[in-house]
Amino acid sequence: MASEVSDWQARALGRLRGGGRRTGGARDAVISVLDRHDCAVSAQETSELLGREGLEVGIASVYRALETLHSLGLVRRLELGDGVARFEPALPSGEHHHHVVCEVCGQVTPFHDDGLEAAMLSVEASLPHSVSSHEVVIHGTCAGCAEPSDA
Amino acid sequence: MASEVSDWQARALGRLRGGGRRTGGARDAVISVLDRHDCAVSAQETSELLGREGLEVGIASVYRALETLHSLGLVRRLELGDGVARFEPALPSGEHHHHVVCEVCGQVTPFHDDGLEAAMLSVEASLPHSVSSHEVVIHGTCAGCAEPSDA
DNA sequence: GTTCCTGCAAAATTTTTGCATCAGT
DNA sequence: ACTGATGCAAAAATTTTGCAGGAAC
Repeated sequence: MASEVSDWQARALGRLRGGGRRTGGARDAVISVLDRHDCAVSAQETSELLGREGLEVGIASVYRALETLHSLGLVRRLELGDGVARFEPALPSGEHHHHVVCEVCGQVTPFHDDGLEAAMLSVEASLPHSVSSHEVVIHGTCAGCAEPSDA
Repeated sequence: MASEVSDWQARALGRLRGGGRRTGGARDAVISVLDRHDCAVSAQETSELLGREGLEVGIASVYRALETLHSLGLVRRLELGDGVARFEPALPSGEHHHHVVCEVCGQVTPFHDDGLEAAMLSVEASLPHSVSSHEVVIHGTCAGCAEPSDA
């Protein structure tokens, strides 16, 4: 009873092998991190997280792994407004979420809304483009940061 | 019969003066560029555009002007996926648009959809956040790039 | 053994900051 | 004059690339 997420990891590895690519340490390690943090992880964070578990992976390899995964459609690439690219697994079902970013503490919160997705589909159908993906970012202040700071 | 856009320029200058700020050459020049290109202009592009019209403005001043305008809520700051921050006037009415980016040629096309905005409002109301803005980016291939390249 | 992957270091970009100088009020 | 704005240059941060060595197949 593998969860959809670990399915993702298996699928990613399979797609790599199928493409004649090798699945060395660094690439597997990056996949593993994305698998565990399915929401908006940056390259630097990935490298840092791996370092914490003793897996020192060169930052260049992290960027290359993420680029490869993205070119294969295995990860989504996002920019949430702070000049850093973030990545998260792209599920084969197409299921995905969007993000709310707190302008005060930087906290990133995922959300999903069927009505929003329906509206997006409608808009996308009206465009002359062939649409491959979309992303929505909401900026605001999270509940914690909005509280009066009269501690 | 000023258009809403030139209204923006006047308002921006007014807000700066009102805030005890001075409206020197660089800042005015940046406002002027945003006023004319009301859709997604980067700092580098702004500097380049000004250079073409003989107004050499230091890139640092462009960044500082954009930061100031953003902190005053006079411009929207966007990241469309290529690692570059782009800016556009924020109209007092709150009226705004979103963007479609062609993954082949990089072309940025603005769009607006009332249904989408309604769906966004609905989502935003359901969040525990105090929402200040949102942005939607659609990635795909534009009509021109999708055509068979059998010239 | 061949080919691809990895890591280090250097480079390229974008953005920020320090500081002396200049301009607006 | 005073204070903030500007420009240059240096720094910081993120991302890309070159190249030699190592690992997977």
